[in-house]
Amino acid sequence: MSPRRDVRVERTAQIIEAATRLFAQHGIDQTSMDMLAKAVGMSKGVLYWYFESKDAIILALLEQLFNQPLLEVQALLQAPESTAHRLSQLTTNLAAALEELQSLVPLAQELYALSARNNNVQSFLASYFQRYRASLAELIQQGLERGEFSSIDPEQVAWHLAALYEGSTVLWLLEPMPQRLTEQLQAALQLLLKAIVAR
Amino acid sequence: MSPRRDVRVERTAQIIEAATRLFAQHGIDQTSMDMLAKAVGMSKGVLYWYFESKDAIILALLEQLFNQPLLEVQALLQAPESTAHRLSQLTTNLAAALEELQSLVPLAQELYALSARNNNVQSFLASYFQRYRASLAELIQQGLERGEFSSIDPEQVAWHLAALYEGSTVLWLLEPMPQRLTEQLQAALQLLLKAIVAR
Amino acid sequence: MSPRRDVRVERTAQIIEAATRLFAQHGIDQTSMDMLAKAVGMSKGVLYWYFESKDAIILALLEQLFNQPLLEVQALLQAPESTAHRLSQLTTNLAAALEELQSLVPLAQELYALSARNNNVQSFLASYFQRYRASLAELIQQGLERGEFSSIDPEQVAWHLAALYEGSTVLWLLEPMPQRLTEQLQAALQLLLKAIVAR
Amino acid sequence: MSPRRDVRVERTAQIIEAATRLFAQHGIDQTSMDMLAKAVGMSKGVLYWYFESKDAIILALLEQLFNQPLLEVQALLQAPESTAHRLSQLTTNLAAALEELQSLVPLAQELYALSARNNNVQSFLASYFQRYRASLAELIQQGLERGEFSSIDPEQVAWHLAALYEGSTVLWLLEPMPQRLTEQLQAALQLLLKAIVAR
DNA sequence: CATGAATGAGGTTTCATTCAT
DNA sequence: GATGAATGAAACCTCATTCAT
Repeated sequence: MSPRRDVRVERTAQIIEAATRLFAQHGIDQTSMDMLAKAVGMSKGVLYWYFESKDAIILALLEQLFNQPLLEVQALLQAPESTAHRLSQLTTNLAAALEELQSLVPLAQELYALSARNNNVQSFLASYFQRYRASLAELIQQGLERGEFSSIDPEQVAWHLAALYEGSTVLWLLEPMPQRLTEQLQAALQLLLKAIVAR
Repeated sequence: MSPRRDVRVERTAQIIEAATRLFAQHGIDQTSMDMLAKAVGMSKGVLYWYFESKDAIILALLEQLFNQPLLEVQALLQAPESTAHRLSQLTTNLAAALEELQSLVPLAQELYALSARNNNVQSFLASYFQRYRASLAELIQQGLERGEFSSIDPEQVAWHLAALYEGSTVLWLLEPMPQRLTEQLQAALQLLLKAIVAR
Repeated sequence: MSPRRDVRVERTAQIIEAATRLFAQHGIDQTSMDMLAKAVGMSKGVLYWYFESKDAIILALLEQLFNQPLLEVQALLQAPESTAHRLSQLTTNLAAALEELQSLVPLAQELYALSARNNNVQSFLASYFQRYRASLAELIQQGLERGEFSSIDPEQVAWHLAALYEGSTVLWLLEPMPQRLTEQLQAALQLLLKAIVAR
Repeated sequence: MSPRRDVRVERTAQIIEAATRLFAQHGIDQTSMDMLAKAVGMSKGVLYWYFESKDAIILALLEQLFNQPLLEVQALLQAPESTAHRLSQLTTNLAAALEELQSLVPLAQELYALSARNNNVQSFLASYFQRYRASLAELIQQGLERGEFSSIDPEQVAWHLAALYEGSTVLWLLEPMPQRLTEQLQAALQLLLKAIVAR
């Protein structure tokens, strides 16, 4: 209601945005609050006005970072195209996102590693992956119901897809193959479809 | 027989072993050289007698850690069983290893993240994955030559498998599903085999 | 008037002052940042708030330390007395300064030694000595123009004087001769003057 | 008598030689016993077999380093040439030595600085300079007795010369003027001679 | 005589966080 | 609301010296 609230929202966003950039570039531990303050053009004290701690910033960033892919799958659930086509679209989108946001991949890996020691991170990510797989399963389920796919376990295939996507991110991080990612991922998807489409 | 046993090999192993344990438990950055020294039961200086820096320890650990899975695939190349069977065996072994060495998974993730900022780590891991995929491709190629598989690109399938394996460790790290990992992975493999076996 | 006095200038001065004292007493390398912090009565972190590194402190100290003698010669350039008299005054001042600031002599020597390995120190000192000799040369030149001195090369005599001054600090450091320094230096100057005054 | 003695002498010399080189290049404090051991191709323990401590090495080096110039002046005392000529020779030799042993200059400065905190170094250097000045004074005295110089205090002139020499070393360290040192020093000497030669 | 493994105090520097202004 | 000065623990690493072999 008060204009103050706008300032808060804006500032918070600025901080998260800068943190994402710096964490991705230098690593979380190697990014100091000083660096972050300088990057957002505010004083160090301000960071603590908007966030309780560095951990709180990490958590906020986490939520923002992992929101997008989830929304994307969920949007596809409403799309009219065939399931196979929608899965293909999802794959293309993933490849495009990886290529565009290359620098975020190590940040994601770091957050995965962090999850082993930080309960907040752990439960956020666990919940994220559950929802992601659930949405994928729903998509597969649609394919089953429409007769596109035959006798398979949607949850199992969803797990398979999710693993494939996560794994390809790792491979991509360690062996960036310019332009070949889409190709590779699409080939993988086709193989999977070949196994599940109703004959 | 020699009056002074070669203490070098022994100490190096002790240090790597302790480092692996501590890094996995607390994270690499959160494990100080002091902690490590205490864990090995020696003075801090000794770490620097055997390793040039913390980085050198990380690197040595890296090599040891990633040696095992590589050897395993390469061993399977010589095994007499059918290719499908050998792939299944590989999958079972992976699941078993993940369950046994749970605590090493976050360490691996952290190393992946580190690769973005540490050239030594990056090139080691890049080389590792290349060799791993190459061995997998060779295995698939054997399947093709023996007529077990039909018209597929071995390198592509190898990439698919590698991605699947990497992705499943991530999913496993974030959602440990007691006892269900083998099941899930085997199901995924069967799906893949269904798509590639010669009819 | 302003509610928060500019503490920056004050702190910087305190730190330099303490550093000068401790470096002179214990040597630069033997003075730890801990000792320095304790001497300034602040935490160690504060040193790094005001200076980037120990090197930066050394450099700031260097500038302050060598500023004084330079100003002194330059002031003499404006003085009305005869050149011989002004050189005598300079000599007396030098002797007095040496006796008063005895403890700074080893610090100066250490900085000279440091110049061989530290480019910042090297270029500062090189520039200092150039300016010092140039000012001395200007003074001699005045003597020439006023007919006090006869056919000599001002730059050469300036170099001679500078060497004499530097050398006498070394001799003084190693054989402190209470009260005899002024005498000795004046005698040396008179010898020099005897050689250059117009007959 | 025993051949062992030769080994000792040889080893000691090797160590001092390497220490001189390393101390000159990296500074005394920045040269570790490890570096020294590596440079002489011996184990670290050997250094402690031949020298009690790092300080003892510094002291032995000091004696060797400052022996040469002293011998040189003393040799000149016996030479048949005119005193003026012999002083000129001394000056030329100094310039040549400085140019040849450039790297030893910072080491000398560091030892001067060290003298303020190390009594052994202090008394060695004090004694050295006393003997050096005494020899110079004897040379001047010869000039007086032979009627070359007129009514001057030999000790005072010796101090003047010693200061000039030391000072020129400092100026040379900070502003290396290729090829011009001899010139500059000879000019300075001529000025001095002009003031003291009997007319 | 000689080695090289071991010690452990101490070096410089970083950094999340607090708080007076 | 906002600043930036201040803290102090802890990080990695070095090094003179000792001593069992």
